Amino acid sequence: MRRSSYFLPILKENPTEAQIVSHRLMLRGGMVRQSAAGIYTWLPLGLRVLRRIERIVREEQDAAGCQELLMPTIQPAELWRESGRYDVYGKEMLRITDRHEREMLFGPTNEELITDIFRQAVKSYRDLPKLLYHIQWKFRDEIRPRFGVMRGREFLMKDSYSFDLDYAGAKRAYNKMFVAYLRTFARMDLKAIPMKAESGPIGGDMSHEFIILADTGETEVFCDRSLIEYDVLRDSVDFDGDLEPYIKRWTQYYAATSDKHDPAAFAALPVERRVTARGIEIGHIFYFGKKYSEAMKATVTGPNGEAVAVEMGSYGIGVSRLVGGIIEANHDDAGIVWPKSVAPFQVGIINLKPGDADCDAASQETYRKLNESGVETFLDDLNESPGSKFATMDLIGLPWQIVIGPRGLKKGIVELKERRSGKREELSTESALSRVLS
RNA sequence: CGGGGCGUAGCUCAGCCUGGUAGAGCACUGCUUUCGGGAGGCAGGGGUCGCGAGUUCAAAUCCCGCCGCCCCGACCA
Repeated sequence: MRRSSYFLPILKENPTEAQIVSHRLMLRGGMVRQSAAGIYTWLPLGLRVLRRIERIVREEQDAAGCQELLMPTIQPAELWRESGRYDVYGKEMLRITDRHEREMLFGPTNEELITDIFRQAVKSYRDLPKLLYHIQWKFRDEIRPRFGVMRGREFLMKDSYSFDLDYAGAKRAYNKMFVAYLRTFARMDLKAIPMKAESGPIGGDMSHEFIILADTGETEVFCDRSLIEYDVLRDSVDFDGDLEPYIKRWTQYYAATSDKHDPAAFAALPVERRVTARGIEIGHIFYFGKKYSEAMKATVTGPNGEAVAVEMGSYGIGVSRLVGGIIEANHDDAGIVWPKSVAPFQVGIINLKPGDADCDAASQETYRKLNESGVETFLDDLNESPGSKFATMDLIGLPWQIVIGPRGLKKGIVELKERRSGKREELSTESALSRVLS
């Protein structure tokens, strides 16, 4: 992509409304624009990141045996009356009346809808288990949206729902999602720590929030340092095999958000292993048993011919929130530092002197070769001052920068800069390309 | 929803207290000199001062109402 034709409205100064770093950088870097409180337009650069995150989430859900479908954003109120949540949900739910005076709502979540789909179609225990997900926009009319896309009213979320005949089955589904989440976040270079979370009226230990540590996090968290020292889960996983070892490994140490914090248990840890920090919740997995299946009569015929309400769980990942969360965890004074797996482009080429025949030719050639090798490349071909172009490239945080200028070309070299380390090397174009491609 | 703050050019803000007919920097347009870490010169364009109603000869400025946005709290992926 050439910058001269790309819709990338960079802001040089910090908008006053943005208080936290990810929000500021997303506005300044031309990723999003606010439309109303907590509601954002995703501009081309931001959308690229959102899509890349979405793709990782999708691949890992698929790998865990979860099947994608797509439910609507607008739901009939009727279903929510069935589950009893229509009145319970309160003002956070955006209610809409259509032209026929039918009560509708913009979905804040999809348990009712998926349960309805499920009960219409699945009648026998032989058809279980089922694990379904979708990635869809949700709306929760938060009293006070803040932190940009991290706490918007409209947000993109992946939510999965499991249906099983019994608790053992539900536990297997829970474990699959637990491990899938470890892998998903690892691919984004995030150190996500599963922490005990509120499990509601069902009780038990089948609720975890996946938290990344960041000073700007909304919640106070407490955990054993061992969890931070762990490597993230990069192994390939057999989701049909025994997942308990993974669960044990990641739940053996103390980790809780302030809601579930047990000061006594925490105090029992050696002082040097106690970590108190701020965290951002990026995922939540939750077993809730028969809460919806009983209320909405989602039953299957069991082995003995009896009607059995199915065991359910739901599993969310805040996809749009992750964009902000990843920035919170990956930035410096100059701007964003994207992990390669979610970067909007892998390489940014800076043509320091557009109009100069040598610079143009070298930039074009490098750009062409990278694109032909399947590397998504951004070429800054604007006729701005060099300093401004360096600053912009640092701001948008592409993993690699290739700086092509007349001074270097005279010596047959370009400059390759790794955004994260800031390390700059002068290399031939060929070596720069092979470094980036390796 | 309680408490606090802000709304003046695309962005950051000054002007408001003490009313006199709108400014700066950056951005933008043209020309030009520059050209390796947010360049310089010259010349331009751009604002019913959030909206409405008042007071006044006169309102960005004072009064009242409304709307929007931000921050703290309670609530939340």
